[in-house]
Amino acid sequence: METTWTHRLRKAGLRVTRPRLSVLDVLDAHPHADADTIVTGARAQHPTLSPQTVYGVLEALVSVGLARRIEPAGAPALFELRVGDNHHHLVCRSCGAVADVDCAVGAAPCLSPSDTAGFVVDEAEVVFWGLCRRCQVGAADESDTVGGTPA
Amino acid sequence: METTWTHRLRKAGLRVTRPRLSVLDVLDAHPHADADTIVTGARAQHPTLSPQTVYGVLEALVSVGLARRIEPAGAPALFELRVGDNHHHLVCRSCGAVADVDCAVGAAPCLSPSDTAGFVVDEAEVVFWGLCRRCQVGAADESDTVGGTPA
DNA sequence: CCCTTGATTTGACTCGTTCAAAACACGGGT
DNA sequence: ACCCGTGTTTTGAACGAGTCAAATCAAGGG
Repeated sequence: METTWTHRLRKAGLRVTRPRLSVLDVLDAHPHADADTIVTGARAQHPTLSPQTVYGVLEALVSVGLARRIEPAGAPALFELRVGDNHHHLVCRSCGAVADVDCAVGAAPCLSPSDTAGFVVDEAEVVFWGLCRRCQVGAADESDTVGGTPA
Repeated sequence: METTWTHRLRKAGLRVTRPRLSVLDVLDAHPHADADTIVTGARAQHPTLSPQTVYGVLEALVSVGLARRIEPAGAPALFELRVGDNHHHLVCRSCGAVADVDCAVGAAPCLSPSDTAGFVVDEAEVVFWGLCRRCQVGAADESDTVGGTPA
């Protein structure tokens, strides 16, 4: 496993370091993790890891295309390793859980606006908002219980 | 004009106050304004207006459905008065300019994911990313000039 | 094994936004 | 027209997520 990451990092022109391997491992286990989750998780392998380092690692991974950053409105940014395919997300309004959705059309942008207003569009980002299975139960009386652990 | 806002506010069960009318006027002139733009603009009519008050007004307007909040990734939240129709947005990666896009299908959610993963979806949010007309010129050499005035 | 350069660390700091308590004023009732 | 209750505004502090900068450290090519 780590060998794979090592190869991918080097192929991307990045040095292979412990923080990077740790972050990649966490991302592998948590497909939609926020920075805090990654810091906590990566400290299992690298206890002295600082949040700033994680931000640095994530920025490096995103900039070379090994990771993708998604920013659902009103929540901290999430990172995922599934890149290259043009897929979208289902986000739970209640607990923030995220699930992947394959895009009908493979390439980005998968949709075209009816009127581009002079813009040159390179990506269509789609977010489906709703309630995940767990939050549908008792969503009526509990009004909102935002803040659960995004898995 | 103000009479219209007065009626709409009252119909929504909100009291008619100067901060609210000022914010509505700014929103009318700047269809996609962020909180800061609104504070600055509203101070033309109400010089002592504080940012916190504007946040309060915006929250009130959004909660009764008179305004809508949009949060493009990596930028402060924007507010618009165009509500009720299910429309989407074009966002310029360079200057942050936003333009409305009519949705092909009128009602929300206008799209359905291929696999809902158990989610009950109530809205499909679509953001088209690209370059606005102004930023297309010289976008090659200037790399990025983010931070312009979103109109 | 050394050296260069990129990566990590440490710490301070910014921005956008939210929270809380006190002062205020909209507008329904009389 | 006035008063009063409750919704609003105000003031001020605080928060979380993320960024910036300088110094230290280590990956890995030579």
